[in-house]
Amino acid sequence: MNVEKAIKTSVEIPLKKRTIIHLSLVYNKVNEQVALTLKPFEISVQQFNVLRILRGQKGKPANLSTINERMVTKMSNTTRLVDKLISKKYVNRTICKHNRRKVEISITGNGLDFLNQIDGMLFNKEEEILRDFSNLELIQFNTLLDKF
Amino acid sequence: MNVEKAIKTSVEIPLKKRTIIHLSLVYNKVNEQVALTLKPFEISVQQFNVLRILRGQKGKPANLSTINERMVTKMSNTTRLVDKLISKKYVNRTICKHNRRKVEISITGNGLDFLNQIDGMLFNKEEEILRDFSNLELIQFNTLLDKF
DNA sequence: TTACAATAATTGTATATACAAATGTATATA
DNA sequence: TATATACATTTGTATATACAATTATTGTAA
Repeated sequence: MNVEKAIKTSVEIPLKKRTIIHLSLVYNKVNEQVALTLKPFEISVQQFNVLRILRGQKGKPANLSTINERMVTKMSNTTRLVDKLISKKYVNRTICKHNRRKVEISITGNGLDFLNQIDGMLFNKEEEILRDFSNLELIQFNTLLDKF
Repeated sequence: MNVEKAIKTSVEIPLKKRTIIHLSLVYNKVNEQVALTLKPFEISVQQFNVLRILRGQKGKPANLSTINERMVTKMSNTTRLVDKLISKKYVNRTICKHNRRKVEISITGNGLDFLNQIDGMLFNKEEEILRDFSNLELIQFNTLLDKF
């Protein structure tokens, strides 16, 4: 993913500006590939991430605010995201009986099966996206990302 | 930007999956900061990028398809993005007289002044975003991004 | 115990984006 | 010169997202 080629420019971009643009280009490319992998399953990356969070709860239901905290891309409207997942029968929503302001969201058996179906495809896609990285390079890359 | 802290998990994430998540987290953080910098100017990152592309044309107008090619985040609807910029008087749109299918979009003096106003603020923000990187690390990071 | 503030989620609304279909123009071919 | 095909952009429509306002509930201090 060469910056100058990607945005078709011949002018020299200052290193810091170039870095920000480079990051955006790479993210967009990766995100597009992930989204395309999920597309046949008719689910968005956001919805998929919520399902993964709920699976991580190991049966324990999660509040909306908990989901929000754990989301990779924070969204301003998790309610409607959960609505979508409910209509697909992947999650349940009930009112928390200890604090009726809260809701408890949990993944259904249906939702778990669905995730299991996707796991393999996504694993392969992630391997493909990162095929040119050695293990050491991945560690280096993560170390540099920590600096943000 | 620590992954586990950011998504509040204690479970170990496989390195490749962690890398993809890490990239997304960092991009979202950077994008949010850039968007916040542009917000007082009432312009989106996308609109700003189109203006920058047009400035790069050095007076020569650009077609819609040229803009699309050079955009960092490809959009499915550049027409409406340009509509916004026209209504703000930052760009002009005329029909290309050699090929009437094409349109020619150019930045106005108004648009150039506006960009100049933003440049400094954005420069400072980019410096801030990357303050923990040495020059060598920036080069390393860009080299790793090239592997995607 | 009442009044007020804080919390958790939902709803309304405006805007943004994705995707497909449509429009208008130019080019190629029979 | 008709007709088909390709090209460049625009429009329609459904969905997604951002942000503010609202609703409902709980905690707390007077």
